[in-house]
Amino acid sequence: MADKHELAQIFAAVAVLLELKGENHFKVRAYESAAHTLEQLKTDLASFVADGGLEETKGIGKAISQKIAEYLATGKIAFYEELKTSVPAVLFELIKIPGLGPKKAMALYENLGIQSVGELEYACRENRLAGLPGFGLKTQEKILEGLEYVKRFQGQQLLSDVWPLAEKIADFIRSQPGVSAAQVAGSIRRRKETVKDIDIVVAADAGADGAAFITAIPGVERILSQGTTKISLALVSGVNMDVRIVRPAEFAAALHHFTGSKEHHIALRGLAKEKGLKINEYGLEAADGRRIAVRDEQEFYRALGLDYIEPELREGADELELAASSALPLLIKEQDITGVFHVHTTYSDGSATLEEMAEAVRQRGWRYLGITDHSRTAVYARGLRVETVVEQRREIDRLNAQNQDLTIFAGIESDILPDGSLDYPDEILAQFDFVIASVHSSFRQSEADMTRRIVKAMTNRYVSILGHATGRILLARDGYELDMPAVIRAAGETGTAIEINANPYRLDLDWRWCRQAKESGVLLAVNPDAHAPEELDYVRYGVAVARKGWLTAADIINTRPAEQALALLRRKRN
DNA sequence: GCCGTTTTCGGCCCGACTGTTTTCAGTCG
Repeated sequence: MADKHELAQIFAAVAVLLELKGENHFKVRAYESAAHTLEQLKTDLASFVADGGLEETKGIGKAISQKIAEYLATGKIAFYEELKTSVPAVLFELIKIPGLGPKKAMALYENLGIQSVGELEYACRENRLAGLPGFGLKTQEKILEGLEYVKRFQGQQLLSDVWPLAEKIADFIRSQPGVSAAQVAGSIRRRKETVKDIDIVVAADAGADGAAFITAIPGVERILSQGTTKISLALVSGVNMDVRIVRPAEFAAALHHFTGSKEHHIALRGLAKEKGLKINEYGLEAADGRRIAVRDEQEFYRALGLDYIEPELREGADELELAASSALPLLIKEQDITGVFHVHTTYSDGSATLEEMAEAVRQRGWRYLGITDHSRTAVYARGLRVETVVEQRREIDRLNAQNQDLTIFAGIESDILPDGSLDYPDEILAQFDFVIASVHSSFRQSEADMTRRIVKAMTNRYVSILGHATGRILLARDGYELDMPAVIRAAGETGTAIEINANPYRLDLDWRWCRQAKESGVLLAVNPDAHAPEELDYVRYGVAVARKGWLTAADIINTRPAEQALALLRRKRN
């Protein structure tokens, strides 16, 4: 299937292969950048090419254009197929191990004949690496540690597992003598859904003893490396952390530098160079070497002729162009959320009663709550029979009569059955204030069937919101096969909202699709999918996804007053 | 491999740290 994501993966693989072969670094980068460009494409590959997109796109020249054409015509790229056979597959595995790059991986393969990750571990334990040219005992130990790390966590952590921890550590560092600022940077600050490690940037006076406060950080297992400005630590929780220490005057530039992304920096430094400036982690430099002081990131961007770019947007898409023309969106904030939909109770598989969940919502300052227990087909989750639906409705009415400051809406999370029909007949669905429709079974349908199934569900006039669109579980399970552009189009045409499921294991819709949804006229809802009171706080992660997806408060249904939000969820019924 | 209103050749973002070395390559972000 001619697909831009598959082609992007091929180009990314070509980049790795070329790197393994020791090719020119800039050639490697050309393929990396082509992969990145394709990944960000808003249209499908064929129409992009047909509309002359190749000629207009920076970074795609003659050679890569030809390979794209070849891929569209044949579904393959001969150059890649050939390259693959010339590089042993095991090298792909080896370079995923921290501390092992292409050069050392190749050396291990050539000198020790390592054929698998398991063999590498064995070779380390047999002490066979130390003694190879360029290798020593330390390197061997580091590789063993890297192997452990990959085995335990596949090198990735959920944002929700590290973000709160990172903030706590930053708070601790801020309380230390001589420290004037400390902030979480890196992919946590950019709110990537999974992250590899924790980055913290610290501003300390010249006299401050960095080593003292670093070793005092709670939860440090050991120090991995330590220089005067950069310290790498392993935490007891299993995640690694980099701490960078700079002088207060350098803090803003350093914070920017260590927030990334790599792609954003490459683009930004190219722009700086055009303006005769140089960027490094300590600040901005004019051509004559004069340092340009910046007090904060706002000033940093201003010095480059740009509006401030929020960390979530720094992924190397088109954020620089839009910042240059003051066309960046004003991103949604947590405080914009006025109420929540998609909440479970003890009526189905929740752990708290309807009343307890209502109280928890009120405590968070929200004004409305949409209850959506599971529908009857979801027997594993004690889905509601029709009689129970009526009973729950009575309790909701009673609570609403008692409370002035909170409105409860009676909804349902209805299963989308394999043929795309819903779990209750229309006359039952019509009795709910709103309906979330989700797939919970038959995940293995073909892409075409699954797409048809979901699109058909959205044509039902009672379906307000599509729940967790892809069904993925981060670090555990890929989503089902789905033609997401077709689903987004159908959502726009039918007036169905799409959920940003804020459960940190899901974060589904993925932020990468949010912009396209918005541009197709789709409204989104940040839904906690809470099964317990504390899970209402998942909203924080959902807002992070929305921000990362370039969304404003206006794009999100549950930033509105209760009546308006409900009206939007019921607009298909008119 | 890509790019260019100084360029069709010679650049391409930039620096810290480690380990194995006696001046630097490899890795990482």
